[in-house]
Amino acid sequence: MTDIVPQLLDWYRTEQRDLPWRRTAVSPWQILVSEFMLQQTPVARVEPIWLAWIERWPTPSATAAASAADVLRAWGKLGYPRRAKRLHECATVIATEHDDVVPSDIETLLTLPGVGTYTARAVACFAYRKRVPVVDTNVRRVVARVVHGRADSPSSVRDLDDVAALLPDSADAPTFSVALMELGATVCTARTPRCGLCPLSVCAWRSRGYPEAAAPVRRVQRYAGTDRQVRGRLLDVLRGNDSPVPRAQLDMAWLNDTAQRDRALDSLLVDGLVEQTADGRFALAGEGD
DNA sequence: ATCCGGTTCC
DNA sequence: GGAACGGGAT
Repeated sequence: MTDIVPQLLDWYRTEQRDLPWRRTAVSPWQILVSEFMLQQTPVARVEPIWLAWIERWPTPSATAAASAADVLRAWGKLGYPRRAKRLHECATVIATEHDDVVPSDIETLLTLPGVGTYTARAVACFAYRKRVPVVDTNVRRVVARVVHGRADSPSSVRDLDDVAALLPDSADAPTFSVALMELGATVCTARTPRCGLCPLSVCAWRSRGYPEAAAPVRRVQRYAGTDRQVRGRLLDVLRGNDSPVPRAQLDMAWLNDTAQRDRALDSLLVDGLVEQTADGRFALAGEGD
């Protein structure tokens, strides 16, 4: 089983994707930005936005100096715009409380807005080369298959221990972690794994004949027709206007269900993504800053 | 346990 | 049409 390390490292050396945030000379802050954008979002959609973003706002203080509205516009249709707001807040905290330097220890990283278990470990590992386990959805699936012989596994803290047990006791640990993610992203995929391309000589899932997932019961999260789609439509209107828009203009973005539209707008106000002016019009939060 | 975007691919 | 995508906050 210890052969996993050289097999995976050799494979990664030749098969890794050339992703811009993996190149040298990318700062910890820029890596942090990539991790925010990559939360629940495919690489292909993040890449162009990340490139433009770090050129425009290369540091935490530069990001903090921008208005929340401009940050939301630059985020565009990447999705989950609360991430953009948290990234802006995160930049402010780092600029004002950490001397414009991204913290390197997990405990401090976890105190930052929008930084959870995965992102804190990813920054410590990929930006600061620390030997800490990093578990995302890809790693969880790879470990479930290779180590436990199951098609997938529910999120659990045990995954961290599983990965910690696999990590090489050397400077290669961060590379091993990114290689594990890469394998899950490109070979050991969720729907149609390409096991013929797998570099690992031993896999418990393969040994057991690729058993199906036990109980898929997981509730499907749809999108069409949900409040999330309505929020997206409303934000899209505000992103396209530099000055506040009247309520009637927002109303046109969703005519099917007025109650749902009101609920969506209210939730955007609660989330601090949208603000109402004194005269009753609406704008992206921080439009005037 | 649910909510939170938007797109692509099977 | 559904599932998947380098999660986080409540």
